[in-house]
Amino acid sequence: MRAWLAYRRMRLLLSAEINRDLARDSGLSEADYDVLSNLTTAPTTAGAADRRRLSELAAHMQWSKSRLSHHITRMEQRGLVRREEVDGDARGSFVVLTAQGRRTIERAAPHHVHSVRRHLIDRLSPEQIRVLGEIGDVVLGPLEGEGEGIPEN
Amino acid sequence: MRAWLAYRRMRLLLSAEINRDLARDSGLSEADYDVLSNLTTAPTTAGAADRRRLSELAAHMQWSKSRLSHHITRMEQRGLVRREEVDGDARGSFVVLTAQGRRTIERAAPHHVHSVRRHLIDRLSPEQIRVLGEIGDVVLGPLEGEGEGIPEN
DNA sequence: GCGCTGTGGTTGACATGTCACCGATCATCG
DNA sequence: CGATGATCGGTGACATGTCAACCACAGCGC
Repeated sequence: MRAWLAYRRMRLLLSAEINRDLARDSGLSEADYDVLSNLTTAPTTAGAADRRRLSELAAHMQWSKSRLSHHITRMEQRGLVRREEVDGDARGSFVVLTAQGRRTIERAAPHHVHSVRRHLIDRLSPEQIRVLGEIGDVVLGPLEGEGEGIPEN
Repeated sequence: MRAWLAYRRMRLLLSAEINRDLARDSGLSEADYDVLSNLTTAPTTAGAADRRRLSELAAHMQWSKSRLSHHITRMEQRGLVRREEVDGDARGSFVVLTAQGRRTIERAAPHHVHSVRRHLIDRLSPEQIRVLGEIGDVVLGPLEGEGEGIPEN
């Protein structure tokens, strides 16, 4: 249980620190950063980059569709992304990175990486980093498979 | 960065799982559980147990006073805790565990412990558990000292 | 073509958390 | 005593997330 408590406390303080940095440096929340980041990293399959189906993005991020929809609405109002219709399917919509969104994430990334390094990575030994990755994988294995994850909405 | 991503994903899914269990088994949120748990574990210094100053509790949990105040208000309405005046200090107030609160946490604890074991601990080797604890401690060291933590409100 | 079921996405009500600010009380010092 | 500044909590407005219900269209079988 000591490990559990340490983990819990770390989770709380670490994300507070990193979010604070992120907000200060770039005016983004962790959620904003994730969305933008997942848009630039979009699968380069089709020629269409910087865009993703809302559903597909939600599934990839393990967010509920509702959460993503609300969040996209807010980011849209700030000009970071925009919605766009899908050709073959009149129900669906794309989430598309705007020019401003691209600038924002490109400027934010180096700071964020640095922040993560500073608060987490640099404090750990290579061994600890390795094990942390392992732990993540081990714990995730069972969870990702089953219908677990997001109670779809 | 692989470790960071794994950590992030684990954080998301693991807390989703565990909170789901907790809500199903006991009708509590993680926050509720923490508050109750920190009340039963209250420092046995004075004879007065199951009670804690709001400020002191907030500091101990690394929550802002505002957050705790709001949350206590909600828990008070559900009969889990109650506020009580402090003798020497007309500003302050105690948060006190009610009988119902005590029953609730006592029933919830075994399930919760089991849930944490099932989703996390049992999946890790003793070595991994040890390192996880270490990581928590190493990362927390620097953060806890400085005025960091909670931007007091 | 037409109805049925499933999917993609949105919406509104509500729970939770943050932030900034207030109001009261306390402690201290001249 | 009385002013001053810190401390204890609470409050209201707002950001974010969840949940349940919903609409519009798609896909399929007949």
